[in-house]
This record gives sequence, structure tokens and C-alpha cells, in this order.
Amino acid sequence: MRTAEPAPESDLTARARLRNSAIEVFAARGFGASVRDIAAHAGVSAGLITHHFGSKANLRTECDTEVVRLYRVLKSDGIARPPAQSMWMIAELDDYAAMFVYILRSVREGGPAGKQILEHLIEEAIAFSEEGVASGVVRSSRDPAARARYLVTSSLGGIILQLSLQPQLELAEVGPTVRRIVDEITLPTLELYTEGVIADRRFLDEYLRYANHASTTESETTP
Amino acid sequence: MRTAEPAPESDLTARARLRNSAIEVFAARGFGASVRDIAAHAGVSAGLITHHFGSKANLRTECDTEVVRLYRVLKSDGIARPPAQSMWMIAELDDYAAMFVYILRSVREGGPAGKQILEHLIEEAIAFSEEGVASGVVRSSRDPAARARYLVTSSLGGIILQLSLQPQLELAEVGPTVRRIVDEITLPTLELYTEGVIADRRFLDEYLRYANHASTTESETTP
DNA sequence: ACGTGCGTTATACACCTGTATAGTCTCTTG
DNA sequence: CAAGAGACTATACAGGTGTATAACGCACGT
Repeated sequence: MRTAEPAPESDLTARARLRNSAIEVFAARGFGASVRDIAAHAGVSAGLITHHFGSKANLRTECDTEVVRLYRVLKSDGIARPPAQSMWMIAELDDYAAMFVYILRSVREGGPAGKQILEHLIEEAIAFSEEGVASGVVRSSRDPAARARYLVTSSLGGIILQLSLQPQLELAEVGPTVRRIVDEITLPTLELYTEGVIADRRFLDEYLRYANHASTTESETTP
Repeated sequence: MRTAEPAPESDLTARARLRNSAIEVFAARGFGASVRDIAAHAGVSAGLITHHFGSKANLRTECDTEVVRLYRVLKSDGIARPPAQSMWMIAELDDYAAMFVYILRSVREGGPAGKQILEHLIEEAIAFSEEGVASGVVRSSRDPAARARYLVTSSLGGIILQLSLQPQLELAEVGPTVRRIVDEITLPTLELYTEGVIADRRFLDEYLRYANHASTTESETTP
């Protein structure tokens, strides 16, 4: 449950302990958690938090930046992997469960930390896709950026949605739960990604013909 | 903005007007909206709401059942279409924007209405997929139920995620916004569904060999 | 005509929220 | 030793929350 892994020495202060505790509470109980909840979980009084951080909003943004920093560290440590896969690996590291859930929560409600990490994942996916196309394992797309954004938002959104179905997940259960969900979607994902679902090419072809026609006549219809 | 479409005559009471107003406020401001907010939007006092519904939780569940009922009516009216597509069509009907956003919000936070509708979408997807396989437009899956669940949660979760990125969307803008998102994902979706993304079959084949092996030795490893 | 019921409001209560204030303890440093 | 700084607490305040209570007005049926 401790999250005191790779932090600058100067950050091991009581302030930092409070921040980490807040991250755990935000992850476990959501961002609506009260200052007093956070204080109680850290074993301190409520006033101490406002004394250190000024306001709850300020504490929240400090948690955001810390979580993003942790995420970056974890990513740069890991080997280059498919963007999504490395996310799910993080969920299995018990020490980072709080960070993981915090990020998911932030993504789900469009928070700044979530937005930032999502965009990062998308850029990663674009780069990964380009490498894949070059080496021949990934098919090329007519709009690689749109495809990357679509793939990332779909898989991440899908996992978040399935996690939301679990009423309230204990911080200790998040690892096994994510593992279970990933197991369940692996087969459909691989099927879809290598074979598709639609057997008839005409749907795509007709759309392409329509889209081409629309884009060439666009300048005329909307002057 | 009115939502007084197909309702039993006995339901046109003041009580129902309050409920519909509550649905709009919940959709616009989230489920954290206060009773006084709802009352103000309906042009009545706060006490009237608790007088009619007893408690806020009770009001919420009545909104849930009404929204699910509306959804069912809308679905049975519509022609048989791909499950997802009919959802996005609903978003374009201005009169149902509140219902639509309410459902999305409920799905996003794992609420009962959202859960119910999600499961309904999945069952629809299974049936639709079976028809598609029979007529030859849809490829068969090694686990049709898992694929249906995966496809529904991914596409719905993806849309919800992209909608969450919009800071706070006015109820009047939800139609155009959903339209824009759907436009952006149409090409990647069609590409993925008809051509896939992975050019190399080995990933799928290796997984299948691994999965088969695991399932046949399962009874021995876990006695 | 009258009271009975229903829609409706106003007011109050208890609780929880974030935050400001003042004070206490402890430890370091001159 | 004195002093001061920083960690920490206790208490209080103002505002918002859900909800209970009492009262008001109006229509309607007998």
C-alpha cells in the first residue's frame, strides 16, 4: 500500500506523506472525498491539510502532477511495449494500484491528469503504429491519427466502463479485477484486430466513396 | 426541451412534471445536483420534491425507471438496426437529449439505469451478431457472447470517454457533439471492423494455442 | 356551504462541507 | 538556555445539503 518508491529526497517530507495519502483516498473513495476523510486516513487533523496545501483544489492539483510524474517514471523504466498493454501491467503492481485507479478516475471525469495521460497514450499509439506499419505487423490506415485516437479511447473507455460496473472496488482487488477483465477481452480483441468482424467489404468501400465525394464537393456546398 | 412524449395518461400529473424536470437537471448538472437546483429548474419550492418523492434517492430511482421506460419505447418504435447505431441516432433527437445524457451519465458511474441498458445493448448485440453470421455479413467468433460484450463496452465506453473530454456540454449541444465524435470514429471503426489492424496472424494463433493448452490442463493444475 | 384532500410554500433543523484563526507542542539553532 | 520556526491540533464560522414540520390556498364533491 506504500507509494514511497522513486521520489526525490527533498520530497519525503510530511507534506509528501500527506499528498500520497490523499492520492490513496481519492483513488478509493473518489474525488468527492472530504478533507476530513483524507486527514483521518493519514492519521492527522483536518486543519493540517489546508495548512500545508492552502486549499483542497490545490491539494488535488498537486496529487495530479505527482501521479503524472509517477506514471512517466514507470513508463520510462519499462521496455517499449504496446501502449495499452503497459497500462494493464501497471495495474498488477500492488504498490501502484492507487496511482492506477486515480488515473482511471481522472480520465473518467475528464480531469486534467486524465486528459494529459490520455493524450500521451494516443501519441504513443501513433508512434507504435508507425513502427508496426514499417515492420509489417500492423496494417496501414487511411487516417493513422484518427485510428490511434479511436483505438486508445475505445480500449481505455471499455476497461473503465467494465470497472465501473464493479460497485466499489477495494484498492487491493483492483489488480485481480483488471487482470480478469483483460483476460475476458483478450480473445475478442485479437479476433477483431486480426480478422475483423465484418465479412463484407462493401460497407467500408461505400463509405469511402461517399466520404471522398463529400470532401471533394465540400468547398462548393459550404462557401 | 419537453419530454412529454409517449406517457400513460395517469402519469401527466404534477408529480410526473417534476420527475421529468429532475431528469433534465440530472443530465445537465450530474447526479450531484441538489434538490434545490431541481426545484428551481421546475419553478417550485424544494419542499415539494420531498413531499412527492419522500427522498432524493427515491426521486433518483423513479427517474431511472422512467428513463429506462423511455429508452425501451424508443427502441421498440425504431427499425431493427445495429445496436450501437440506434443509440447515436437517439442523441440527435433534441427531445431526447436529456434522456440520452442521463443514460450516459448513469453508465459512466455504474448506476442501475446504466447497468440495465448496457446489458440490454449487449444482448441485442448478440442477437444482431447471430443474424449477421447467418446471413454472411458478420464473421463468426470463437466466443460470440464475449465478443458482443467487448464490442459494446468498447464503443460505448469510447464515446463516453470522448464526451467526458468536453468540459461541460450544454444540453442543446449534445446532439452536434455526438454527431462530430461519431463522424470522427466512423472511418477507423469501418477499417478495423473489415480489415483489422494486425497483419500477422501469429499473435492470434499463438494465443489460441496457449488458451487451448491452458483450458485442457486446467483440471489438473487446480484440483 | 363546508370540509376534505392535494398541491404548494416557508421555515427550521441537523449534518457535512471547506476554510480561517489561534494556539500548542517539539525540535533545531544561535 | 533562549528563541524561533515548523508540524500539528482544536475550535469556530459560513455556506450548502437533505429532510421534517406546519401552515396556506384552492378546487371539488356531497
